[in-house]
Parts: sequence; structure tokens; C-alpha cells
Amino acid sequence: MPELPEVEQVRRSLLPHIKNEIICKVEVRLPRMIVHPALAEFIAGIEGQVIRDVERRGKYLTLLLGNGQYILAHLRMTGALLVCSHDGAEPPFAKIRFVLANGKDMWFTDIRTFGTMSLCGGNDAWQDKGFAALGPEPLTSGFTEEYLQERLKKSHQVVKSFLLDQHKIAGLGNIYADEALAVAAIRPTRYSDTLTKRQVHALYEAVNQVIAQGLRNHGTTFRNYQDADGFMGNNKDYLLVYGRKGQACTRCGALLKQVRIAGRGSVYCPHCQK
DNA sequence: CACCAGACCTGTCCGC
DNA sequence: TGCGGACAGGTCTGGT
Repeated sequence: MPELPEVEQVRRSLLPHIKNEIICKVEVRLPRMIVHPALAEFIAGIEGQVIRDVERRGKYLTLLLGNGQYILAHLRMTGALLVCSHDGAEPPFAKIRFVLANGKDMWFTDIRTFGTMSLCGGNDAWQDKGFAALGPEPLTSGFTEEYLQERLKKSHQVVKSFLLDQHKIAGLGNIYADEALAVAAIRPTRYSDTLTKRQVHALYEAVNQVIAQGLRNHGTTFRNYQDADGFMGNNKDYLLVYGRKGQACTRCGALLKQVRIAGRGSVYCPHCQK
């Protein structure tokens, strides 16, 4: 599922249900999903705590607790955080349950079970490596055209791989990387250090544009993604290339091609994207 | 250090 | 209809 706009939509939809609520009980059905600390400490550190706020950084969510610690969640491919009433039916693929004092349950559901949770900010100073190393994210002051220009010039990766690297830019995944390249009219197989200044400018604008559009449309749902209320995003209707292999380019009519880059499907227009 | 393939899992879809 | 294989929005690790 989730790239920056989807995770942000989860955060926004979660907030009214769980902010300032107390977590009475935690049930972990699949201990493997708890990265840190050991299961017993994870549960003991959370039960009885109030959720002060929910924040997002890149594709990570942080649930800030009353004791100063925070739950770090990553939904990976198919994770979701759903809020249901306490006595309602359990959602499919339920893996972790947080029983709240307000009569609701927050469920971490996950089909492929790649999703992870940690409890951070304790005395052991443990850090999630990926979280600690995130680059600047689109639409923030840390993500400037100068920054992008400099990092692209120093990189020998193909530009599609560059965009997926969370250390360089936080929040893009396969969908928004393909879309940004389509908007900027850049072929995903181009090497990062060969882009012209004009293309770098176009890519900078395109990254911000596709992320802003995804946020406006409450995320992109292809199969599994839903927000805390179970709603799907409607950004799928606005995509230029992702998921449209073999269909006509909306600008020139050429048939969209798909190649594999870094093990990921990458769709582009062979006519528009140079 | 940079880069890539492989691994982690389960569900779905496509072609034979 | 049934089955095997490819593929799916992410990230880490280990080998080259």
C-alpha cells in the first residue's frame, strides 16, 4: 500500500479516533511484527498510556505516548490501521489489537505481514535505522531544487531507483516515482547524473505536484490500501502511467511500456519521456 | 561505497 | 475448472 500521501491520510483519519485516548490493552497475534523491544516490554510500555498525538515522517507513523515514548509503525506493502467499535466484528488479517478506553479498537491489519511496529524513545536509545536515515520529504523546506540537483549529480543510479531511495527523498514509492517521472517527461532508465538542469527543475516540480495531488485525493488505492475508517483513496483515477501498461498515453496516444528497474515494474511513455 | 538480487509473506490474476 | 507462475504499493541484508 502506502506511500507518503496514503500514510498521511491514515494519520489524519486516525487522529480523531485515538488522540488523547488511553490504550487499555494490547494483543499481538503475530509477534514477528514487533521489531523492538521484546514482546513483553512492548506491551508493558504501551498499556495504560495515553496517545498524545500521531505524527508522520516519510512512510512512518509515530504515535506519541504520555510517557514520552512513541510507537513507530511502518505499513510496508499491505498494512493498515483500522478503527472499529469494540464489539464489532474483527477485521480481516487482524494482527495487533489496541483496545482503547473510548470503546473503540485500533487494529493493525496486514495481509503480507511485512508491516512492523516498535516502541521507541526508551532508556535503551534504540533507533530504527530506516527511520533515522530518512532524507527530506516533498513539500517541505528541506526539499529544495538545489538539494535535488546536488544529490542527482552525485548519483550513478538510474533515476527511478534514486527516487525510491528513502535516504535521498522520503515518501516516494513505486506509484509516485513513476508518476513524477511521467509528469517531468523523464524516462525512468535515465542515469541521475545525466539529467539536464531543465529536467532537474521539471522533476523537482513534478515530485511536489504528484505528492500534493495524492494528498488532495486521499491517496491511491489499487488493491489493499484503506484509511482508518476503511475508506479508499481516489487518486487512482488521476494517474498518468502507473498501472496503465499497454494503454494509451493521455498526452500523445502512444502505448505505455513497462520495464523492470530494481525489481520493480516501471511504466512510462516511450514517446513523451526522454 | 554503490548497486543488485534475494529475502521476507500471502493473495490475486493470468495463461495454459 | 484447476494449477503453476508471475506479480503486487517496501525495505533490509549480503554478495559482488
